[in-house]
Amino acid sequence: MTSRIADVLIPLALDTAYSYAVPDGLAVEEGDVVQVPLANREVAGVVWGMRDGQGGNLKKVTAVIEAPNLSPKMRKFLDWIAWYTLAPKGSALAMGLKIPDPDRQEVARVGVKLAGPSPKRMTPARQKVMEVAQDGTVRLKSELAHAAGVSAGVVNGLIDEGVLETVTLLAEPVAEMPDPAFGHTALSDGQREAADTLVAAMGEEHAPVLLLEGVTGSGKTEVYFEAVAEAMQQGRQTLILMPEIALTAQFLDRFAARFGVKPATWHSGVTGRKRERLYTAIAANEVKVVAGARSALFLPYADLGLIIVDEEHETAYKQDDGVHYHARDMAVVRGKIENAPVVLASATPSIESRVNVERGRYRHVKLPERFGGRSMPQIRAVDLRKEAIPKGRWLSPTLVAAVEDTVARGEQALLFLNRRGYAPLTLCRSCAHRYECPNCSSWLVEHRFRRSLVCHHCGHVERTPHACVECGSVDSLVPCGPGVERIAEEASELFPDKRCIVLSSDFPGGTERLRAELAAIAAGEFDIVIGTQLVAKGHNFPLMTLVGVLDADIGLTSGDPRAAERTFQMLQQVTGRAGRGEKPGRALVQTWQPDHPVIAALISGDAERFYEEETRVREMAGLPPFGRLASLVVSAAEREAAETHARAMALVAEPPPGVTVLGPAEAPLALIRGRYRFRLLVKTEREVDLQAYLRSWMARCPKIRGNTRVSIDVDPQSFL
DNA sequence: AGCACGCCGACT
DNA sequence: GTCGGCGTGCTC
Repeated sequence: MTSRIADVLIPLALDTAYSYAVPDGLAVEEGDVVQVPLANREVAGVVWGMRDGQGGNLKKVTAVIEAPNLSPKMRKFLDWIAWYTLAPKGSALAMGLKIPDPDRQEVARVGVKLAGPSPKRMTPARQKVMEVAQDGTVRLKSELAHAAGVSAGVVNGLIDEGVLETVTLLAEPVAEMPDPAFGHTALSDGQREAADTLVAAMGEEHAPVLLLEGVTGSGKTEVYFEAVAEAMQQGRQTLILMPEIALTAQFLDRFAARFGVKPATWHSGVTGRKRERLYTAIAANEVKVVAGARSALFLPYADLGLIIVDEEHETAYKQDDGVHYHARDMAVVRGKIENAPVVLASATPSIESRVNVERGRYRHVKLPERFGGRSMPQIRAVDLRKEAIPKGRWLSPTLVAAVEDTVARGEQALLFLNRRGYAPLTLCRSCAHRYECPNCSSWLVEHRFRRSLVCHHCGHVERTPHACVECGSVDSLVPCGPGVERIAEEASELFPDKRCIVLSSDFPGGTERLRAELAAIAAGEFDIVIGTQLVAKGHNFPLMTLVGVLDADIGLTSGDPRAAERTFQMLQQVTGRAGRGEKPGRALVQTWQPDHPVIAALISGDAERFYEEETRVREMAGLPPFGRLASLVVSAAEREAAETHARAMALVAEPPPGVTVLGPAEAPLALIRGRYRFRLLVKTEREVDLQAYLRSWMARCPKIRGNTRVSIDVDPQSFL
């Protein structure tokens, strides 16, 4: 006897869907979320396929869960991701499936309003509440208490006495409907033309990918907002992807200025009931625009009509644990599957996107100038071979004079050094002991504010010792080299009456305080900002007219094949912070190698030439974009680290046909969250077969298979 | 992700 | 002896 069988994919690290018999009378369709027995428990999964067959010895589907059905397009997308990243299908599903928690209580929103009678006993606190409530409108309990400046207890007391009455409120809408016609911003001719190109792309039969390139301050956001408006007019949904850090109040305000309301936002901080409601509302096409971090790519959009990837070159789009993926590239794939145009926006596009433009896969839309006639900052090198800096100082006389000048005019200066902490290396003066990380043999960085030594590689932290741990000498530790904290010390010595602030990712007080301080900087409450990468992105400081780069050469000598590109992008972004307000900006770049291609391109502003040359250099080195590159990340428990490492190295020595291992020959081990990791770079000749090659390769070494994770690092070729 | 199973060292 | 630590493997 045949029966209906459902192949159910369970959101665990399982690569195949499991088969369950469908009981008579239970309506089950492909894409449905169902509850099934697994081992000795019940789990949720998604019906990946339906078929007829002998289901007698199979376990049965328990129930259909009330959750949005996963569309065929969504399932195809998740299948593709699993194949492409070599991750188990179930792991891919886990990224795109949110099961409503049946235990979660709907939090009733209780409103209160004035009922009539005056309180029997009047107190000052009650008086304040009465004054606020006088207008008779309904307010949330907490809002009323807050507006009156009293605690909730006072309001509760008045409710008990019958002075205030409670009203049950409808749930707050998850997101408000943006209005495409709300506020038209005046666009420049260049912006208008670019916006028209994007809008025209929305009507094409085969949705294209467009690279929107425009210097910092050229108004890219306003340009792609026009495409967002078009999608809304067509009744379709838009996803705006951004690096987590860029989901700022500033961006949301700009969106609100154009569309009347803020967009729905999705990131790791959106949790609980809010997350569930947003998820279902997106699946029901009730939310038209989502601005989100990379995880927003896996939401079940009912009718996705446009994807924007803001700051497409950002490395934050790479997910480096679990399923390894690059959200920008996956966005291109999702756009292809949904037939939605994808706009990649950046002031400094990645090499792979440039190559895709060159090869005709992506279209190039360029915004040549800054908006409102503002000019790009003037950039000058300070040649450290010619200009002496006093011992123990890091700011050159030229830069010091420029800062002095700038702050004297009431403008702001940014001192950029991409190195957290006080000093990158600590030595003992007596015995020359170097403080190294016990786990991964990198130097421990002194953090003076926190009074500790920190490993920036694995996160190991120890108290800064008073006496040398090696020879016992007291007060013998010498900090070597500068970090931002040390620069802050120097700045406050040089400019004692100026207000300085240090910004780095280990900013005390977390994101909340960081946001507040960024706003304070924009409002002019500081004169000198000392910061790492963090300040290079996303924030607009209208009063900032000088950017000093303290050591432009950091990163240029590392072994990373993308070091030059990354450094160039970072320096271009950070120098672009200058002169975004009324007054023109300038940048001074301290360097030991003013003739290095990265520095020369930065000074001359000739990005095109730099990228051409960089592409050629890579081609000669056999690196992408002209091959397919994968980065094998292998992780193992401590006990097996040595053996796993040895086996992986044996694989490296004997790659299958078509695969080239670029190295390193001896991959260094790093301890991250209790597991040893190392990375290998692998390239294949052919365009499509990388996954097949790697799977067969790993299969030859079963011992490390379970511990091996493979991420595809760069791939400019295979999507279209 | 859970959970069982099996292998090792330290105890009521 | 056996309790419990973790590392490994399985779940239709």
